[in-house]
Amino acid sequence: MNPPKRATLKEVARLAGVSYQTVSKVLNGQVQLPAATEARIWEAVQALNYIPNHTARSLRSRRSHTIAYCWAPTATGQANPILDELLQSMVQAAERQGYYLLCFPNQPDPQRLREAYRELIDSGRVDGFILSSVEYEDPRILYLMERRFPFVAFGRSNPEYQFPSIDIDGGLGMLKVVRHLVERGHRRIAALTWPPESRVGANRIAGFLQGLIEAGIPPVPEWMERGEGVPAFGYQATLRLLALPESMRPTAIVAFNDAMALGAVRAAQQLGYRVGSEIAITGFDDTPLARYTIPPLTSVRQPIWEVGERLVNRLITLLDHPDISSPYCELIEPELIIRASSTGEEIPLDQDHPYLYP
Amino acid sequence: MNPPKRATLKEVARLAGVSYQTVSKVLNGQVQLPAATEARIWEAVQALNYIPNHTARSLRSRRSHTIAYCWAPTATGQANPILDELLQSMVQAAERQGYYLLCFPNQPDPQRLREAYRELIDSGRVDGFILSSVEYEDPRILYLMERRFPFVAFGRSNPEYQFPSIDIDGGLGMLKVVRHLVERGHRRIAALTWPPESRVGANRIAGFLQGLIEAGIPPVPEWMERGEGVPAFGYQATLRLLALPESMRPTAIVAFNDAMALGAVRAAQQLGYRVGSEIAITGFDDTPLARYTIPPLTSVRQPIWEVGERLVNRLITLLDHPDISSPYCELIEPELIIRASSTGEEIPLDQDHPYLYP
DNA sequence: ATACTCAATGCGAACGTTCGCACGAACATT
DNA sequence: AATGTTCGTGCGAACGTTCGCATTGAGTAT
Repeated sequence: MNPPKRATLKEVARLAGVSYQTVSKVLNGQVQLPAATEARIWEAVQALNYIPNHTARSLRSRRSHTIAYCWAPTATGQANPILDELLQSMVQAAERQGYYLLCFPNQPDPQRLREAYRELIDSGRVDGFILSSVEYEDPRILYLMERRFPFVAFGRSNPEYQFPSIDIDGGLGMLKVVRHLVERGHRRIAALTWPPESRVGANRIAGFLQGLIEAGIPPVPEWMERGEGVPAFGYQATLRLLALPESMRPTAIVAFNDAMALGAVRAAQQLGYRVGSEIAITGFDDTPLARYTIPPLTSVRQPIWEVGERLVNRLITLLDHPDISSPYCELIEPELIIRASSTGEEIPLDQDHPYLYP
Repeated sequence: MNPPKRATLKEVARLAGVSYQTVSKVLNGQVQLPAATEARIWEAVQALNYIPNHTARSLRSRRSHTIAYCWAPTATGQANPILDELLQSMVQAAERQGYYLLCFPNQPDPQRLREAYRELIDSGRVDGFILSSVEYEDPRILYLMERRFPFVAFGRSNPEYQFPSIDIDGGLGMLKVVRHLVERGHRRIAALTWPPESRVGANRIAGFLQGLIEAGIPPVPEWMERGEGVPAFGYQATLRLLALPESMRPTAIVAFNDAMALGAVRAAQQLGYRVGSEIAITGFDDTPLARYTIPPLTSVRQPIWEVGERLVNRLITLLDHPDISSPYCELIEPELIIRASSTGEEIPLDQDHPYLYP
């Protein structure tokens, strides 16, 4: 159709010989009409190629069918391995229910951040929010709770805050890693982790310690290296760990993400270790590249696709039933992907753990 | 404010003692009022914390101030190094001009794809589109041109299509790579590239060949390996290349992305080559991890941040001036990042090429 | 027959803006 | 003094829906 004129309800109604309000009701399934009438209406809709005007619809119904999402940008020079998958799964899940995702920019300044959220809410542009990279004392959570505006978070925050969230059980992931290493005979296990402010880090550390305790291994403070989650830190920390006197030297290094693990691998190799057999190194995230590194990296895969779907579905449920409150955290179990960096046993590339999601 | 009641134009107007239409005009800068009146209006706006209702605004003005964007999902198991940066830069650039980005799901089926675009357009939800991963005969381009609906593409398509686009000059990137290798004395240069259908591949191949011609090196068909852009292909192809008889064996391998380059590095190392000194291997994309691989990878960095900003700004210009047609392709020059994989000369990590963008 | 329900449709009024024009007053121009 | 011109403001209408009730006519129980 070249003419930019779009059909409206009224034109459909005229063609079908009913009032336009009736057409509206039929399209929204709010009324049951005799088959003949309804058929006429649908024919008219087809004939005119009618598509409801979304703006008018949301003006009147006060529902924008739009979900706001914003994520912290990855520090330059770092890859965000889960962003694409999370975004795709959310966008798809949303579309299946007639929603779209609206992206807005991250705002480091707390003052402006509030303003950004306020504007999005009060302009009526969105029905709810999805938050990611949630931390302690998260101002976004406080603001949305104060405004009683619907949202679902990816990640937990302070335990005393009550809000709907989905999270990956990072502690369980670490526990699986430690169990795996213990099973292979390791007793001196070091960790490359984040500073204690990090909420994600705290959960993972808890799981890590639980794993040690299960195995009756007392934690050693010298074996907890804390820093930024980049290869350079993993590299430096590993040089330090492997410079300890022989009796105090760890035989396994558990990195809290793949980037640190890669740095650790580099350091160990540089010092002449055969990674996998002489020292075990593990990561976390199962970055797509993890299977291709040398040696391939044992890591923990997060079911991101599922997280995205659940976030969206939970939010939409919340929007449809504002009365039902469900301020609990759904935990999802991650998967341990064992490769040569912790075992020394190489698996052929084409037999590496396949990805299950589309 | 606990009561979900938001202030409207009328309430602001009552407080300021003018008609609500006047307030509207002031807010939109469509009229110049005496300072006193205008001040009263702004005070009222402040006092009531007024934020215009976006839906009502776009219903009347027929402008949604929303840009639709959709991207091809990364094949599972592959990282999309540029997604985060592109998205962030577009979202930020859009917000600066009062626009937001609406994400919608990729649709492989061409029938449904048309339908998805049609619905987005005819429901009045968006003002324009940004396309990425553009290919030859791209159905999205054809449809949007047919509908005369505003869009800007990241990437070129058939030369006979006339539409506004931004692209990175991949050919120039390859040319820089080849010049660099030739300068270092290489004459036998192989390429790991995509199948000929790939539009991006074609541009890069052109640059690659131009580089050879410049140096007076005749292209050798056996040195062009075509396959999927994953490490596994780079690995296999490199095994083949290095199994050629000595006189026919390349001394440099130019991979058309970093993933293939990593596979190539692995293969070469496995065959006992010292990558960098005995064989040069280069990538393309400058994946964040490229500086951390062993050896660090020479690659071509794409100015993605700039691309995102230009895409958005160009589209908004188009929306504001529908009369001015500008169906040309803006080319942006990529940057060659030289590291040890092509020179054998390691640079310290902290002196590696910094990222310039926020 | 009368009142009573129910299904099928219609109608007027919002929703909160922007648009286009009109109006009155002040001021400059003939 | 009559006539334009500009400025500041107001007014009614429209944008395309959904909402809530009102209305009609047919069927059913009293």
